[in-house]
Amino acid sequence: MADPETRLDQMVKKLKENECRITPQRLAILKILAFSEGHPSIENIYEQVKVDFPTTSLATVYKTLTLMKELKEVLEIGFADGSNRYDGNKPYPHPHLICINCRKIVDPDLTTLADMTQQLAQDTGFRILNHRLDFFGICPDCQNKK
Amino acid sequence: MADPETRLDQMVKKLKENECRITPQRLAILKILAFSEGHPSIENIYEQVKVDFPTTSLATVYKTLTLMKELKEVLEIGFADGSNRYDGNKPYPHPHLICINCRKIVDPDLTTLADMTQQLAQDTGFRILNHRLDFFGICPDCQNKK
DNA sequence: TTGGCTGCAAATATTTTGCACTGGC
DNA sequence: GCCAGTGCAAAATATTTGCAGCCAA
Repeated sequence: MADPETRLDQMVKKLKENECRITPQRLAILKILAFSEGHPSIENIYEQVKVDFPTTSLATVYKTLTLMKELKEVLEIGFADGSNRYDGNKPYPHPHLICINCRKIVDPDLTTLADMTQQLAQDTGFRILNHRLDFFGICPDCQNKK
Repeated sequence: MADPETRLDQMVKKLKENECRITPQRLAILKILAFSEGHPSIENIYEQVKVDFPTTSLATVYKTLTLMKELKEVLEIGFADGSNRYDGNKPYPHPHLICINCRKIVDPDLTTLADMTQQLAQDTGFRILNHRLDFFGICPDCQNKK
């Protein structure tokens, strides 16, 4: 993973390039995204922003994430049950390993995925633009806690 | 894919085994699931059921799908935007190839995925129980229609 | 200065639930 | 005949939107 400060600068730069304003709320949200190790939820981000800016509304968090998503600086890991998570560190498609017990999300290395994608495109004639790969299971920590 | 009639029998049998009633509405929904080539949406199923049973409510469709999901006879392909799809033919995790233009969903063969999963479990210590793999792109038909 | 951004509230969309009635077994 | 299942409507949930006021550029 890149240095969080560097990552933050990248995101701010992207905003400026697109003539978007750097408001205190936005900066706070970007900081949370850049510095968070895990993959925070909307509520999670909302709670964190309110520490520094107590009047911040949930709508602003939604709007900012939608914006960063459009600028391809945040990856949305959407779940049908509404428990979406956000990744500001690696804003491009990559596999996730998700613990169904503690909800931790890890980014594993899977070098064979690129080959698999190319092979699939060749076999089916699809032009593949994006993908989503999630593995669900129990992490080592939760296995031991039994 | 198995014969639709056989698949329907399997699903009915599973209901009986679990002491669930075979109502006309349920049977109609199961038929749609067993015979549909694609991966129908809730609304799609709802519209189809109403042809034979016009008074059927959307809630019943939801309840039936939830039940079949619990009995592991239907796979729910959940999307965060609420456009869920259902697969009654292959009710176990498998990759999907999704056209973002016409929303068609195809089931490709990816034999290497099983190896990948096992390798991942070995590398990370996770006990992997489930997975979800979607590729998004443009299908050959939609590429030609331009 | 000014128009994009915020924050509140209301609107929207989707799925779930309560409950009286119905009908499969 | 019993009680799971149905259908309606209301509730619960999650996200989006309208708009008046504010502030970053």
